[in-house]
Amino acid sequence: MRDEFTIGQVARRLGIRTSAVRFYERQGLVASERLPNGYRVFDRVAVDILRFINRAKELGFSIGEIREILALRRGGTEPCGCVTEMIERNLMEIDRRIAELSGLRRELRRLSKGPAGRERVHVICPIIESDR
Amino acid sequence: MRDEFTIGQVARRLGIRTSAVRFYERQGLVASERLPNGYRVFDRVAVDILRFINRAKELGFSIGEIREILALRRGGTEPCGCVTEMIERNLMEIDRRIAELSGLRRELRRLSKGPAGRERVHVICPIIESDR
DNA sequence: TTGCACGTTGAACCTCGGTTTAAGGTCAAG
DNA sequence: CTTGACCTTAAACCGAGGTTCAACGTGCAA
Repeated sequence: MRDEFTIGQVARRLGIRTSAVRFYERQGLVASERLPNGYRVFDRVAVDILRFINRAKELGFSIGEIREILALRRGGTEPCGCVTEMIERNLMEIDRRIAELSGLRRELRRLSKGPAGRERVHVICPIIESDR
Repeated sequence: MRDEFTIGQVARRLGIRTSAVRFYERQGLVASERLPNGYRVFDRVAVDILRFINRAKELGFSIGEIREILALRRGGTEPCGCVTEMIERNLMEIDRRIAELSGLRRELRRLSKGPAGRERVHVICPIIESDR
């Protein structure tokens, strides 16, 4: 197992596009060396970082948050404190969105059961304009 | 109560921006007449349609869906059949998103309780890379 | 040598639902 | 006559996370 990879090898390995890898590099999340011909070379650390980026994205972290975490790590700090804070923030946001969607869901469910009220003054569509 | 309104009057009345009203017009959702000086005039029907757009947006309908509903109505069809179908589609989508968010929530909650597994081989951050 | 897969770049494009900006025309009041 | 509130338009912009494109260089095999 070598520890130098081209961008295509890295991308295939991690199941992402080369364009995404270049994008993460432009965003300052990951770095690469260059071969004499200009091609990027990624070492094991870079591959680990890319894997980490993937996992963090799955968990709903934004590019900005990931950058923060990686910056801490580069500074030698274990990023855990910052990460638990981010997780709490993200959890609150998720709860807010779930609540919003649930409200919407209730409302749509009620509407799809058919117009129940009388005296509706619908102009366009009796379902959507049925009484709140 | 007159039944001719300028764009500013309509917007104030409905609590939206004039730019939104122009946007809906460009999108073919609502129509207006013009005064000799080029100003738009909206009648009661137009105001009803704009009110309808607002309500449908609250319910999560997209511009495209709203356009479809309004097109049916212009064709003389009561849009209810189409609308209940859209509602069912939207409900399924909402359920999918709620499920997704709930999974994420569970995962984040577990992570924020602190790393529980032993033998973790974290490289970047022990929390995010803790065992799935 | 020609073909093919791979690599490079900057810049433009995508979604979505509007908002903002620039550069102007209209109209009543003071 | 000027001020201010209102109206018009086309076109650019927003955020997020990339993707796509055009035009080009590289490296290996038949």
